[in-house]
Amino acid sequence: MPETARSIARRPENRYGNRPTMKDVAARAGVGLKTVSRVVNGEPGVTPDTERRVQEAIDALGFRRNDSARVLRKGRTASIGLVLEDLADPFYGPLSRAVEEVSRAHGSLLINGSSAEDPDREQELALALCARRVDGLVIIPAGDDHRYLEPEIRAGVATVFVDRPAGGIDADVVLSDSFGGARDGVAHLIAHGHRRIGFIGDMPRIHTAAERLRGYRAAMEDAGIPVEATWMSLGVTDPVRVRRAAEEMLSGPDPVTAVFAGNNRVTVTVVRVLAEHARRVALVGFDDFELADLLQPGITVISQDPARMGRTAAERLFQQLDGSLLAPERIELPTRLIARGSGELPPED
Amino acid sequence: MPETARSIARRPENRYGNRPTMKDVAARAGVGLKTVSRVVNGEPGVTPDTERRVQEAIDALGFRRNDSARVLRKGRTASIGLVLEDLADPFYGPLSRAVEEVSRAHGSLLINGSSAEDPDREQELALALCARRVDGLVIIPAGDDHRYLEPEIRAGVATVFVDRPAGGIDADVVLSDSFGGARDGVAHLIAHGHRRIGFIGDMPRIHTAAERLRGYRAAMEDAGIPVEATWMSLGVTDPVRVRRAAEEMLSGPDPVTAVFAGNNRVTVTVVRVLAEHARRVALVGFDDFELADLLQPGITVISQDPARMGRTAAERLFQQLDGSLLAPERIELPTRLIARGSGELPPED
DNA sequence: GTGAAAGCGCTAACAA
DNA sequence: TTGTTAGCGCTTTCAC
Repeated sequence: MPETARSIARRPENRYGNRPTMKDVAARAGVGLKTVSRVVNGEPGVTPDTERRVQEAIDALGFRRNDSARVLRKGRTASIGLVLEDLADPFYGPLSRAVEEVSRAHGSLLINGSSAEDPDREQELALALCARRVDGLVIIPAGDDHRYLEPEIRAGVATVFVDRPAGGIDADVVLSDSFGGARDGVAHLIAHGHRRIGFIGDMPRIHTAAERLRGYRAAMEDAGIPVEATWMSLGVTDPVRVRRAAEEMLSGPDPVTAVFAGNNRVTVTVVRVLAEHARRVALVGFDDFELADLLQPGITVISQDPARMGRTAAERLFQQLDGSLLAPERIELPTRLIARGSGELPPED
Repeated sequence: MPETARSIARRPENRYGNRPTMKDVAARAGVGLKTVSRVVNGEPGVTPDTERRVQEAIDALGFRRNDSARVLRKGRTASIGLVLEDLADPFYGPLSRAVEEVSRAHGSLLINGSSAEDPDREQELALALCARRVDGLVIIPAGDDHRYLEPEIRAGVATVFVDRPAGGIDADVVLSDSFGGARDGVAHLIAHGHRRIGFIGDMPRIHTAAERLRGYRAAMEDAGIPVEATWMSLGVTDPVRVRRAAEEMLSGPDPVTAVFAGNNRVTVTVVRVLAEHARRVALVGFDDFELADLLQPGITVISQDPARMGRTAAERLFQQLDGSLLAPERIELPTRLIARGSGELPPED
């Protein structure tokens, strides 16, 4: 079919910027299309002289291979997706960075997005990434039903969950020992003489929140301490909500003498509330955070290793892509109690 | 062995992602290819009955549109790239998140990567994103020569720089008033009686570091204070280097009585050093950080607004893509001094 | 060593 | 309302 001015003008690339293609390079270098492809991809079977001519044409035209087209042909996109809760949360910075480093080491790009703790948005994002044909997906789940991913996994999308397990499907998951960590933290408070201990955590539908609450209950039960309903508060980690929860526990007829904070967002807000408070209240927080050691007192935490979680998950993902993995596995990373002062304060009534 | 989505994916015929296409859906539904396309894209001109049949075939086959192919045809990828220094740095969390939100509002996905402050890696990453045909690029530059982007920009890739200007090309840039902020911060220390003031900053080739140093010098000059060479230390923000720099300034025959820290990485390390130090030393840091108000004393900072920077840059990017922008512009956002105690300490010899 | 032709999965243009 | 055809820019195959 003859090229008309109209057909040329209608071409999409002429609306958004006209880039040279291999065909253009080939025409300019006076060689065939495939020869250009060989040069661009460093394939053998091109004489140095031809190669030089092609390279000159590439430079002159400012050609850059269109990886979208390449992907379409090759099947693999050399990119993976990361769905997390909030890029701005300091917990996810090191985690993303670790995923990125592993991805880079495998020649992949990382596409990522935040679910904002909204299950619908998580699904929308994950499926958009699948439509882009990412090779794999690392997901920090917001929702608890991931059956929507079943066709994708069946179609070959490698998938690893981090921090919280998948719901409704059998998939790899890398998580911290939330139950054990919380139990240890609360036991630590009990060992320092506390009996009236509060727990402030994230929404109960979030796995880590539920597990940490379970750890709290277990520690209390182990010590034979009956738990009052008013000592537990689960909900969004929004400062306003957490502040109110903390203030309620600290006031009233039978106030708590210690608080266990379910994650770093909660801890930070509780630290603020306690700073305004006359009575000294002990505090242990799940997850470490910068400067925790420099506060007065230093904040005792159950530390987890987000970078290691990210690295482990990403490595597992690429193992899946290598085809070297069989059954989905649950990998639980240990936590560590770091005593800094706030968790060792005695009860004060 | 039970059949799981994973085991199905591992079957030879599925190894390379054997996914159903529109053609498969069309065959199953007994309609033409274009009709499937219409249904998938919600285009009009399909009877409810046909639509239902197509939808059934889609669900039965687990079809998901291949956006790579779509992109190839349409020209726009509906994705933008973000090249930053380190995803794990708390300064970039809110910035990335803001870029992501704007991107999402425009129906785009965000692909991002860290340059690790390495100019070669920045270039490699930016060009890889161009090869993926991202529609636009938000770059926090590590290098100071961006002429490598010239062919890309000419080819229509929208580009906005953040935090530091581009080198060698004329491009939009969104930055904080580093010079003015640093000058204000140092003037604040001078106003509180300090004369021997140290400056610890990032590598001098980084624009913000150079500007902040310039602000420091300007404030000192305005006050008629000659600056000693030993009061200034520029280099990597690695804690070891910063710690040594701080310790040197604080010891010696003529130690500084105040320190201006060039960014949040530096500030945090200086806070640690000062905490171990007997003598009270005043401190002002560029860039705010979480819990700065809860330290003893609270840390006085020059605060900038990373989320606003990200938002501004991303909005500008999409304006470029709308074709509604003319000349590249330099947008400088104001900084704000937040006094919290550390910057108001009097000199102590 | 080199290149022509087919086709990856989709959308645009046009025909029926 | 629906279907057919021709590409998007690249890689694969196979012939020269």
